[in-house]
Amino acid sequence: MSIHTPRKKARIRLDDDVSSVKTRPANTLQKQREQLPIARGREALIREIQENDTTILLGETGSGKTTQVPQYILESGIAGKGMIAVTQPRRVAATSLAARVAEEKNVSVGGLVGYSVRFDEASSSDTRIKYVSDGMLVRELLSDQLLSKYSVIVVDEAHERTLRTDFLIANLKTIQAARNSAGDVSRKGKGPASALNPLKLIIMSATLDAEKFSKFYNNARILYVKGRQHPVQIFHTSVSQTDYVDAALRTFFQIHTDRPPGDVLIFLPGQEDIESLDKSIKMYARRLPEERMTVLTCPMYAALPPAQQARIFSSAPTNVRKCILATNIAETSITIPGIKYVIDTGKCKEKRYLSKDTGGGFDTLLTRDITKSSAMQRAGRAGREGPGFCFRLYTEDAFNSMALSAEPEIRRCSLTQSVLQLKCLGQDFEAVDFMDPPEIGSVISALKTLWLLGALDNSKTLTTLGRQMASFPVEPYFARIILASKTHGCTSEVIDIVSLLSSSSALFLDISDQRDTISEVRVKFRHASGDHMTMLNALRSYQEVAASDSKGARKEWCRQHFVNERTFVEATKIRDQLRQTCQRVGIDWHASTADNEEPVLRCFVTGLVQQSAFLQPDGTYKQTMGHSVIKIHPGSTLCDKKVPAIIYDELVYTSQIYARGVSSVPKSFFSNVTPVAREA
DNA sequence: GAGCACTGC
Repeated sequence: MSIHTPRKKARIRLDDDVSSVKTRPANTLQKQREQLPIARGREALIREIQENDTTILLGETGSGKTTQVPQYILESGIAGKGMIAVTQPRRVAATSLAARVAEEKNVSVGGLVGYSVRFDEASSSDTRIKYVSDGMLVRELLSDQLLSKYSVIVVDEAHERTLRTDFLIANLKTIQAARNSAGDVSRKGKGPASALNPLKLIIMSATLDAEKFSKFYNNARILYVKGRQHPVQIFHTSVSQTDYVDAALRTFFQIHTDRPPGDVLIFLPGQEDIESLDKSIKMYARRLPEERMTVLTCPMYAALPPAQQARIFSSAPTNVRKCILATNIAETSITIPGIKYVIDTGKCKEKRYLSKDTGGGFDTLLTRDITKSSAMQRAGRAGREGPGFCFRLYTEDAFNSMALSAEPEIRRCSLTQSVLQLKCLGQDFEAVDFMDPPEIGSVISALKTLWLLGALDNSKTLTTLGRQMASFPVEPYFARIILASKTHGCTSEVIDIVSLLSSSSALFLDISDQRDTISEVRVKFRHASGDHMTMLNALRSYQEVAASDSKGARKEWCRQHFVNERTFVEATKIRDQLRQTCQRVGIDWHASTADNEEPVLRCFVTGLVQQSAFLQPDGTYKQTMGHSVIKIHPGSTLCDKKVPAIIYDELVYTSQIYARGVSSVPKSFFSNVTPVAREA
């Protein structure tokens, strides 16, 4: 069985079968461009885009759609004098695509071809093609409601259905209607209607769900372009497996003993399974006969320190078979070269907000079955460089009963920030025409949070505070904490902590077999009040080292203290951004209360008023707003401590409901925060 | 007694 693609849904095919494309060593970039599957459909594609406002383009991996379509649009003059934006869900994709296309055009990045992502931008007045992260385009939308400098917007990877992509897809439909009907109706308050330039949209997606995008955009045309992918032979198990880690172990050694050389990629749901399988493989590999190929295992997940992540890219010596144990990170975010065999457990972890009316009020992070599109994507990872094999640890029936694709984020994430952003655009979330509407309970809970934070008044109208909150590139509750620091005179400390908390990776590394050493060395940062001030202490120590020592010494200090330097680096960039935003909204970010934690914690209570719990007589903690009994996460400095009241950064249900990022605060801090908090 | 993956002027 080979990977199948739902070809029948496509109305127009843009190329011939990939097998007729000869792969020969290309001596120029132009040759390579011409050999891409999409190149054969260039003229048809240009014609379709010219004739239609919106085009849906289905392109498989390797079709070249993301690099070529923007160039075709530019070369054919479709964009007129305007710019072409291409959105990406990931920052690295945006920057590396811009580099690739600039190279093809023989220009330097930031000229004709540029990019714009958070912390990093390369564009100029010459820029015509701009690769942007989807979050960045959402930010641009907040300051230019018609996105008028773009005449073509390409939404790439639309099938991933990130919250920001869905947000854009909904808004772009309205923007397009407004701009493209400009000749007929004059729009109030926006100047002469004829001044609006029309907007063309291209929605690009992998091969599933195209019909849905088409329906949303008034039955827009669907074009299809085949990918360039080597065949992957897929095997299913004959019976379902109860222990997928054990099944993966046995499958790996079957491959290792029976099949020719080639690296193996195993998809597992999380760090815990990866560590356990890593141990087992190493143990059994030692028992192999001497003359066999040896095994090199490489764990791969986002929380792994960068140095260990880098190991997956170095090629193994001959007679060594590399085995990569990865989470979903290897499904979309990184491409690992040299993979010939994929073992797919069929499992992943998914974060999902469990609303109050279903007994929740917190996030869950649980292992679940993957979707069909995920399974196909995983299998495809074996066919990047040559024919490959995919061993699915589930039956064909199980595959057939999988959901087609993941539920969009809008249906399972907190909507607080998006609701606030839409309020800033003068729109109500419940009134927006989304491709998949959110659950009403989720919208109500976001509105309630915004009201508690003071961003909305009793009539759900945006307040001045709310508008200020939206200007900070952090979660609304963090923004509220920063704004509270103006009153308490500790903006400097608060911004430092919030920067660390909003970094993408955790500051304190957790290496399970070194936990004793780690807690010993970490004692020196420990602050009695809990995790927030402890992080600040660690930051202060790092800053001392960074100020006086070399880069090497800094790295060594981080290694010795088991802290993630990448987090400090990212936090510093976020801090600078937050300082700039403070300046704009009239807050002096220099304000400091030195070592006094009381004002700092008061600010945190203001923003984390919903994220608090009181100690019960039986020694457990119970939410102040909500009815769940929660536990302090074992990684917290306050674990096993009994204090009257705590605030926490997040609540996640895994094996239990754990509060992470916890500080102890006096109960008295909760009075005067909000009317609701007083009741609690 | 222990965290899937992303993003933000």
